[in-house]
Amino acid sequence: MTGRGPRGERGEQADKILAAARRSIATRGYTATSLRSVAQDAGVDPGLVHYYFRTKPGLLEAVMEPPEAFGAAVAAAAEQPIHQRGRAFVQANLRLWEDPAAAEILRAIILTAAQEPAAMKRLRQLFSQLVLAVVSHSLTDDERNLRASLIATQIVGLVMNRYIWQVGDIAVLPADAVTDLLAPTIQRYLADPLPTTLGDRPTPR
Amino acid sequence: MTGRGPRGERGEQADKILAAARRSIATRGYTATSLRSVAQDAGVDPGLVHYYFRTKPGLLEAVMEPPEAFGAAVAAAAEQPIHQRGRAFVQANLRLWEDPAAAEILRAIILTAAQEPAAMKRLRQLFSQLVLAVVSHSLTDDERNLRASLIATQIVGLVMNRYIWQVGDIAVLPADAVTDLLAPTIQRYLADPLPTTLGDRPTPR
DNA sequence: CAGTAGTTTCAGCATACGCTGAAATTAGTT
DNA sequence: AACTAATTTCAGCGTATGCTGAAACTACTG
Repeated sequence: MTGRGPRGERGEQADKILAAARRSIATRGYTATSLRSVAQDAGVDPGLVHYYFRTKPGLLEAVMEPPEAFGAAVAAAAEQPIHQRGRAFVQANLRLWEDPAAAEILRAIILTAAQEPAAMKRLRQLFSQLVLAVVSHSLTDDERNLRASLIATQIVGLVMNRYIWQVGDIAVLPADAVTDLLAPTIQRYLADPLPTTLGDRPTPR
Repeated sequence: MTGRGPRGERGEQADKILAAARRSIATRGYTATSLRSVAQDAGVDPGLVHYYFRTKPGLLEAVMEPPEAFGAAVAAAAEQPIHQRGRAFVQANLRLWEDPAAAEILRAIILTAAQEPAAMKRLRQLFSQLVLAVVSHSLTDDERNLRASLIATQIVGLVMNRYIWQVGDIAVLPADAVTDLLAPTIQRYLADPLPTTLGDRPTPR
């Protein structure tokens, strides 16, 4: 139809490519996503993908780039007074995942993490940014990492079952019910005394 | 070196292929695993892969096939009296994942679940077999699925962080410490009263 | 020892992949 | 209107993929 040369405003094609790539990686996975299919989904010439993102890992990097102030609401939960912080944290995470755009990025990262070091790096970074924050205020230093890890454990399990695999009752319950069910656990991991069975300090790496 | 025709005892080559495929899928992932590379790792002609497993999905199916009495220890935990069943369940799951052979199969399934329906099916089946069992004894019917889902949530989170991603303190703590930390949560999900905030019955699908 | 079923090897087809280089086209500047 | 920089298209390279068909070989049966 139209010939060569630029069209639309600057970065418009790049955005279409990025959106198509995110959708594909978040559903089919990174290795199963071909640049040709991405270009086709975006309605764009395959060469453009290389023009804007150089290589396939370059595309992945862009796909995983969180938008500005990503998860600010989750970080805000960390400011709550400690006795209601657990519940606030669960709520914030649910809201984050209920947003399709954010969920797509997170899904892409999670699906790719086990196979691509770059994705694993992003995942670790998000953990530090989101989970460690909730625990960093008003907690002693030696327990901080352990409590963060415990919280991550419960949140990740929720995410996998509800949003990634969509398995079990937890996947179909309304968000409020999920909050009521999981908030107590998070709160315990956050502030309740930990078992002292195996050495008082949690043997960090 | 050697010519064509059979060698070794029957099924020996098939086993080598299966082992190589399992290792590759459990680390690189299903789509990133090529039949040629599997054959090379197994020290075998690529054609043999098709001879024994027909297609690539066929190979995957075989890779995900759990050995006989897989997770029998986990199912046995379901027989424990209810007040110590939560702890027994955590212990059994840790032991299962501490076994390299079992862990490889489970890892292959988990890494593939989000992308291949066949893997998702296996995952659901393992859930029914392992998680639902622990909850099926001495519990009323309407709470059963919800409690199973909650337990799965916590166990999956543990598995992802400790065995798949190896992230956080939970990944480096000795198994006994992990048991002490998570058993109370599982026990609560198993037998403690659930919050009644949003309708008494958990709105099944 | 002939015959047969099962196993292994090999050559190759059709397709897809990531990526490159250069030409064609556009929009904006002077 | 000439020039320039950025964008889009196109043709194609080298390689890899899943899979097929048939030949070569082994071990066993009669």
